[in-house]
Amino acid sequence: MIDPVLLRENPDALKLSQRARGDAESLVDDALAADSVRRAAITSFEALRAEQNAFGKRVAQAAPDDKKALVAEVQQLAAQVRAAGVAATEAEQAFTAAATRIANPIIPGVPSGGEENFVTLREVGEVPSFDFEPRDHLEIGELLGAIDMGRGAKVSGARFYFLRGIGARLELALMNMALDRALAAGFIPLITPTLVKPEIMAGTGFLGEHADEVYRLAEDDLYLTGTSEVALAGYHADEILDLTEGPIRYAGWSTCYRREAGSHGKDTRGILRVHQFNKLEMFVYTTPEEAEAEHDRLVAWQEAMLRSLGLSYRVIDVAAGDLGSSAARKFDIEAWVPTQGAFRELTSTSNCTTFQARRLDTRFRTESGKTAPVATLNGTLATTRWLVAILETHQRADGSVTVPEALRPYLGGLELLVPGAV
RNA sequence: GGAGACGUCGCAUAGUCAGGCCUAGUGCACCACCCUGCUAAGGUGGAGUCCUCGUAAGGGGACCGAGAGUUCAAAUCUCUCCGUCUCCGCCA
Repeated sequence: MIDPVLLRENPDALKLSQRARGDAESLVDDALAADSVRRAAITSFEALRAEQNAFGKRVAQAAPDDKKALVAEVQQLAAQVRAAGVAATEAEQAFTAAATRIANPIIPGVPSGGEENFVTLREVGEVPSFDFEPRDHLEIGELLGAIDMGRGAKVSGARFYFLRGIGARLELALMNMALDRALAAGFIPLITPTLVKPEIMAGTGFLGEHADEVYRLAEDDLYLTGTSEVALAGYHADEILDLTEGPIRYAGWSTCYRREAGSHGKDTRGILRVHQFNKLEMFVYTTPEEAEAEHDRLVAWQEAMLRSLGLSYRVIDVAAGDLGSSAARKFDIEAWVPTQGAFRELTSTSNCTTFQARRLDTRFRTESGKTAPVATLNGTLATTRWLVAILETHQRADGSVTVPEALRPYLGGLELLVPGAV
């Protein structure tokens, strides 16, 4: 939800953002109109209600003989109050509907345009080269007995898989390494529910343009989350947080579920694009003033992970049109996948400023003692998908894979993954 | 799954049976000031959230788990839902 004060006082700023995103500027004018209708409706309801309240006191104090006449007199007023109340509620809903259609205003500097208009901020690490024909992650995974797509399909269908043996261990090692780093940085670990209520799903913005990406359990009116961000954002819904000690940082560990509707035929091989995976997600509640600096910190933690794993990557500033409605800025880190000859997204970190918090009603107390919406940020610290880049980058001619040093402590010191081993 | 009890301003509670004197009382905690040289001291006052009118001072409205209803009037009556607790049943 956008800031209604910003809407009223600086609608042009919102229009500028809408243009950069490729969204309709007219939505801003619609919301402005709905806002003035809403406020007029509230004012007239309140005036009538005040009148009725005053009358009610007279009725209460009146002599029994006079009550009948007085009650008869207010009946018409009561009907007016009722009608005005309905009108106010409707105007309120109309405004919310109009305001909800406007996306979070982008942060100045975010590139305009669509998906292809991203800006590369930096490329880090040397793109790996091989003196043999590199195998793709699935081929390696099968040689190692680590990834089993066939049985995944047998049990659950396309885009499902088993991680077996060293594959299962590798994922746990990666998650634990990420968790240790998060702990060192002061994050509170949180294992989150993966089924959430509709209002939480809606509050985090995933029922908007991504609605068809989400699994829904109609029988129970619950949604399977595609990221623990949903539960982490909902965690402090309707609360007033104490941010005087600094940002509140959570590391959420959960399985993630995605329908991948509309991506048929895309990335069908291996575990690059799957219906279910695990993820360690960073989620931060902080003040609006601190949000941009925190965003940079989240990227720094992500980059440190990727560097430790010996991956080659680039950091991109995602273009406005590709942001999603809640994010005011998003940095993606894409790792080099040798057999694709391309950078593929491994992490994503969004600064949602106060947009998400306003919908979920999460606030903090400012120095003046007033309450104000917090800023929320989120970013990936590790996911199953990273195995793709790790396996491919560190493979050797014989099909074995060198374990990055930083990961070895989490695999009992194992240095090399060898085909045929269990 | 069945039966019952409960959900009140940060915490703890009163108020609900008999709707209007509840702009929700009290205790603790909190903030300011006063008093007092000390370890659960006393006094006075203040204090919630959201919306709205107003340049401001200052008004008005809403909120007693959520929603709907009855009524001139709902914390209080009715219904639905959610949550918590107790007992029974079932259970990987």
